[in-house]
Amino acid sequence: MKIKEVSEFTGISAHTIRYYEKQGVLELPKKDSSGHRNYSDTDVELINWVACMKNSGMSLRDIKGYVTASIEGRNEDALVALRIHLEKLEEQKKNIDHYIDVTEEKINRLSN
Amino acid sequence: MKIKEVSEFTGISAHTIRYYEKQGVLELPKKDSSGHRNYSDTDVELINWVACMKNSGMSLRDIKGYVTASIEGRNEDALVALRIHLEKLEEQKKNIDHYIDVTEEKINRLSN
DNA sequence: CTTTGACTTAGAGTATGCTCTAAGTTGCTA
DNA sequence: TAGCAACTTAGAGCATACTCTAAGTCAAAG
Repeated sequence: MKIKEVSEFTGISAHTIRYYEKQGVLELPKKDSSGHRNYSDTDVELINWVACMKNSGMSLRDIKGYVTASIEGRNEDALVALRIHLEKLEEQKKNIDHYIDVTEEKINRLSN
Repeated sequence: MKIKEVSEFTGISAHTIRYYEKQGVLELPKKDSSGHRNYSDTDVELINWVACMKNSGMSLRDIKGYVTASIEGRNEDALVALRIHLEKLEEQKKNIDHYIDVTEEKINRLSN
């Protein structure tokens, strides 16, 4: 896949994919004969998962940690990164539930 | 209350409170004889609610919209801002639930 | 009366995460 | 083979939300 196709498939712009590669969040894929990026299915799968982590609020720093651990075969480290993120998500959920309550209360108070 | 007390009470730094005032998110409070900010109980209550909205992910732009409507007595507009925010919170909650599922799945797949 | 510390302002600097530009190369299509 | 779209790079610019600095004022404590 070329970068534009990956961009369409994953919802991350080509600019942003290159930016992630520059930041070390993603590895540079193989290049074709004319020097253009050529992404394998495995590459695309990883980028898709990166998109998911990004959308769920994981910082690029943490995503980079996860990706690097994955690539280097440090599965336990990759798992730890995911578990930490899961905890953060659950914390976020608790907070949001709280803020929903508080906001509803405020709305009710103002409605009367 | 002086700015430092407000800062301690609301958890927003004095720097940030001044920044909010500069940005028009908050109104400048009355100043005492030596030109120092002097916050009334009503001011502090509002700043506390701003802190709550900020922590729940509302943008400064939207908080400003809410605060301005409140101050100008446009109660219906203030309510609309809160209702929109509530919808966003509920959307966020849905997303987070989804990402919790996906992340748990990924963890389980990697654990085997 | 001087020192200490909190206050004031304008404005610069930082962190995160993009987003775009410029200048140039390459590859398909008519 | 000319033209156009997509690719390449380095690097600049932008949005959000702070966070800090410099230079100065002011008031209470020792």
